[in-house]
Amino acid sequence: MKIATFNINGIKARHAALCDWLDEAQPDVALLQEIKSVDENFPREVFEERGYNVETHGQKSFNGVAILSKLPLEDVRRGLPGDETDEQARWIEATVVGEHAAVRLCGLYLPNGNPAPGPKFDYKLAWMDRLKTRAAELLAQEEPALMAGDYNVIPQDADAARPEVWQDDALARPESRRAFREIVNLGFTEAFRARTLGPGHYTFWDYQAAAWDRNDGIRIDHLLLTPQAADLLTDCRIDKDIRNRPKPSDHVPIWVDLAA
DNA sequence: ATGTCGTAACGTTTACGA
Repeated sequence: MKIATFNINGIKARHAALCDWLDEAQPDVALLQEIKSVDENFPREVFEERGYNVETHGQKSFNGVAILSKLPLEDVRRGLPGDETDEQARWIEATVVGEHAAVRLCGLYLPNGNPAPGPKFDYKLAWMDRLKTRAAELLAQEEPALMAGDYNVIPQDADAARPEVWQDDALARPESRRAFREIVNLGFTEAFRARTLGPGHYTFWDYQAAAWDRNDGIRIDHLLLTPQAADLLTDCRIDKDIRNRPKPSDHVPIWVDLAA
């Protein structure tokens, strides 16, 4: 079961490029972030034509997450628990039943948090605290599950081409890295690092200052697996090449293959 | 040159978020 996560930076501007990638990568599941669309305006038909079931959790202009799945999506839940006043659309989960195992899928768009310090950084850390609570619940189920998406966290200096410029940024500050580590250390496997070590692997290149041409990237899109999901892991890769295409997102997809 | 995008709106340009 091939499960991808992809921050598409706006479905309205990206649906053609997204379809091209879906057609060739053929993921069974695609967890999307930054659809920047309300549910009613999401072009679900173009994905349904390709055999995908579609569940969205959108809002106007900003944020928004979605799940595309060739298998039926069961028990869909929208919104990260823990704060009834939070109106930002950043979390969606659902279950798919594979041939060998059922997998709980959680798609997330973690707050950017800049400028830091400040209220946006406080919101990021509070959101990560709620994420930790949900993460612990998932682990307690002792079943295959994953939390995947744009974490807006550079876990280590090796995950940035120029770590020194990110030192005081909300994506790399010690508080963000610590909160990320605390979640992983509850018992998750970070899928990419389970298979690939060393520097030079990125999922995001800023549109500005020719970052892509200079390979000035950062690794901020992650898939965290419960032990029962990690036992099924057979592959994890970054589809870097599509950043070269016309009208690319500033992120590229990263995916796992699970024997589920 | 605070360098690029995507989105929305009191829109042919500006503001915001990233």
